[in-house]
Amino acid sequence: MAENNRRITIKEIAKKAGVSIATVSRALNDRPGISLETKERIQRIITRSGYRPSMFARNMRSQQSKMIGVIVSNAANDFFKDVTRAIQDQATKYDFTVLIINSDEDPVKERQAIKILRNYDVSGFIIASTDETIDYPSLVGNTPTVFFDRAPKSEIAQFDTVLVNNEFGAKLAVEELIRQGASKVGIVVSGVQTSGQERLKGYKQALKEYQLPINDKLIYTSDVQQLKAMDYVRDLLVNQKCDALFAGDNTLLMVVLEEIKLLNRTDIKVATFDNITWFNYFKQPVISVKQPTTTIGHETVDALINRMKNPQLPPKVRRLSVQLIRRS
Amino acid sequence: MAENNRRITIKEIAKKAGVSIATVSRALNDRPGISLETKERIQRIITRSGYRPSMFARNMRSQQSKMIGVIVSNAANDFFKDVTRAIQDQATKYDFTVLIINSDEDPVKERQAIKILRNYDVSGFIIASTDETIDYPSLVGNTPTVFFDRAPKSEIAQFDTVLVNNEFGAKLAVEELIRQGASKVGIVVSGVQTSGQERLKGYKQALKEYQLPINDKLIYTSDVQQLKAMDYVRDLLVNQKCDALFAGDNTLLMVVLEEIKLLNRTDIKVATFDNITWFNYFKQPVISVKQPTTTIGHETVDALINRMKNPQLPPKVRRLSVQLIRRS
DNA sequence: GTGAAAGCGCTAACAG
DNA sequence: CTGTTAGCGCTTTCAC
Repeated sequence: MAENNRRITIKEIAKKAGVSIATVSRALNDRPGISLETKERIQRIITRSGYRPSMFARNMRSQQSKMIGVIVSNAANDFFKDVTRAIQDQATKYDFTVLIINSDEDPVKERQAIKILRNYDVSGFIIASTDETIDYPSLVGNTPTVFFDRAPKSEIAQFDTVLVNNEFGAKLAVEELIRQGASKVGIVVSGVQTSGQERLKGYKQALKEYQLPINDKLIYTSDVQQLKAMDYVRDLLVNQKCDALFAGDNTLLMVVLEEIKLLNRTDIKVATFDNITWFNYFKQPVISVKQPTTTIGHETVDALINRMKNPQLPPKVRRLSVQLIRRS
Repeated sequence: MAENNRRITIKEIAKKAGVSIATVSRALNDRPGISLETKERIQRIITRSGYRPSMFARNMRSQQSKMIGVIVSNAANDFFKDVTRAIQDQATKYDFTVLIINSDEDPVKERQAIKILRNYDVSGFIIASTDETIDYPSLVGNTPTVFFDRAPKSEIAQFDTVLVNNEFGAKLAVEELIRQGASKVGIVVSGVQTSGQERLKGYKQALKEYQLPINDKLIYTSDVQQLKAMDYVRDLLVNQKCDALFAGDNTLLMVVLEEIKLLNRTDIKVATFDNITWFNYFKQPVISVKQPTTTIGHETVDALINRMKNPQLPPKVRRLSVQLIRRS
C-alpha cells in the first residue's frame, strides 16, 4: 500500500474520491458540514493511500504550529535533562512536538535560540533563563512563554513561571548537615541565577536557626562557567577548615566531590540540590534536595497550554515543593 | 525598533523599499542577480524592521525543512542524553534544528514518531532503533536516515550507521575483571539490541581468552523493560556465587549496584558499558567502557549531512572505538 | 452538504 | 538587474 516517497496531497485524494479538496479537508479534520457517508469514504481512501498531512502547509494557514520551543541553559546538567524529558512526554500528550535548543549558559545563544524558534512559529516557549537582563517581552513577542528553574526577577510578574522552593530546600539540607554534627558549613552556589541566590538564603536561615555564625568567607558564589569553583572548594576545605559543604547544584557538587577525593578526606559532610539516582552508590554520602523534575516538566507544559487557551489570565508563579533525601 | 508580534512579511519590506518581493527574496538569500546597492539597502530595512522569515513558507516552497528528526529509544539512559546533546550541538552548526522524540523502547511509539516527523518534512532522521523488525525503508521513505547505537541487522547494509566497537569494549572490560582476580563472571545484557548481543560476544571472548568456562547459567539477556533484571542479578550473586558482574548498560548497572547494596556485598567486582562521570565517586568500583558520546553525536549528523548532499553514496557503517576506564 | 476560490509567506522560473 | 507570476498544500469563507 501507499507510496513512500512523494508526498500525496489532498488534491489527489480529492480526485480519487471524486470530491473537492474542501470536502477532503473537512473529512480530515472532523469538521461539520459533511455527510457521515462521504466522510467515512474519504477517510478510508486517506488511510489506504498513506496520506501524510503537510504540517508546513497546515501551520502556514493557521499561522501557528503545534510545536513548543524549549530552551535549556545547560544541557549537561542532569536536572535539565530530566526536565526536558518530562516536557517532551507531556507535550506529546497534547500532540505537540518539541524543538529544543541548548543555550549553553550563553545569553547570546539564548537570544539566537528564541529568534530561530520564532521563525518556526512555535506556539509557545519554555525557557530556563540564562541571563536576567534579557528583554524577554520584546523577544518572545506575544508567544506564550513559561519560565522554569530560573526566572529573571523582574519578569516573575509578567510570565508564568514554575519554580521550586529553593530557599526551603536548601535550609532543610543545611539543617540536616548540622544535625549530623557539622559546625562549619561552607557553600558554593551559582551566583547568577535566581535559584542560586534563593538557595544561599536558605543556607543562611539554617545557620541562623541553629545559631551558627554567618561567615562570608564560607560563602562562594560561582560564575556560570564555574572556572574558579575548584579553587573556592579547596579554600573552604583547606584554609577555612569546613567540616561540611553545600553545593548549589550538581555541577558544583561534582567539583566538591572531586576535591574531597583529591584531598582524600573522609571527614566532610556534603549536601546538594538536585537528587540523582547514582548518589545512592557514592562513597561520600550526599544529602540531597530532590526536585520534582517530572512534575516541573509537566507543569510547564500545562501552564503553556493553559495560557494558549486563556491568554488573558494573569501570570502565575508556581512553587513546587522539594524533598530532602537524607544519607549518612 | 520593530514590532514584536505580528509577523512582518517580505511583501511589506518590498513596499517599504519600493521594490518587488522577488528582489527582497534575493537580498534575503544572497542570491545573484541583484545590485549590491539595492541589496544593502534592502538588508538594512530588513534588519531595522525586525523581519523574521517564516520557516513554514520557506520550507513549503523548497519542500524540505532545515530540521533533523531524532528518535531515541530511551531518554532515561544517560548515554542517549549525552548523544542527543551532541547531536543538537552539531546540528546547530549546520543551521539545522532538532526535533526529538523519545520512543521509550516501544516500537509502536517509534513508528508513530517517524510518521509525525515526516509530516514535518524533516530532512533527515537519526534513529536509535527499538525493534529490528520495523520496516524502516518503507517508513522513512527517501528521507536520509542514520542509525546509531542500535541498528536492525538487516539494515546495516541499507543505511548509514554509527556504532561503537561493542564486542571489543566488553572483552576489555571483562578481561580487566579477570585480571583483577575474578574467576566467576556473570553478565546481564539487553537481549533485544544489536549492541547487547555484541557485548555478550565480547564477554565470551574474554572468558575464552583466559580459559574460563562459558556457563550459560551466568548469562542473562534481559528484556527491554528489564522487569526481571533484579531477579537475574540476585540469582547471579546468591545462587551462582559470581564474584564479578558485567552489566550491559547503565540501566542494568543500576540494578546490579542496587542488589549489591541490598545484599551488602563488598566482594564483587563490577564492570559495565557506558561511562558516567559520577562513577568516579562510587563506593563500589566500577570498571567501565567509555563510549565517545560526543563523537557519536557529531558523526551521525555529519553522516546525515553527507548523505543529503550525496544521496547515491553507498551506505557506510562507522565503528568508533571505545576506551576502558579502570577502577579498583 | 459540497465546491470554488482566495490566500498564508515565500521561492523560482520567466519576462523584460 | 528587476518585476510578474505561478504555485508549494492546506484551511476557510462564501456561494450554491
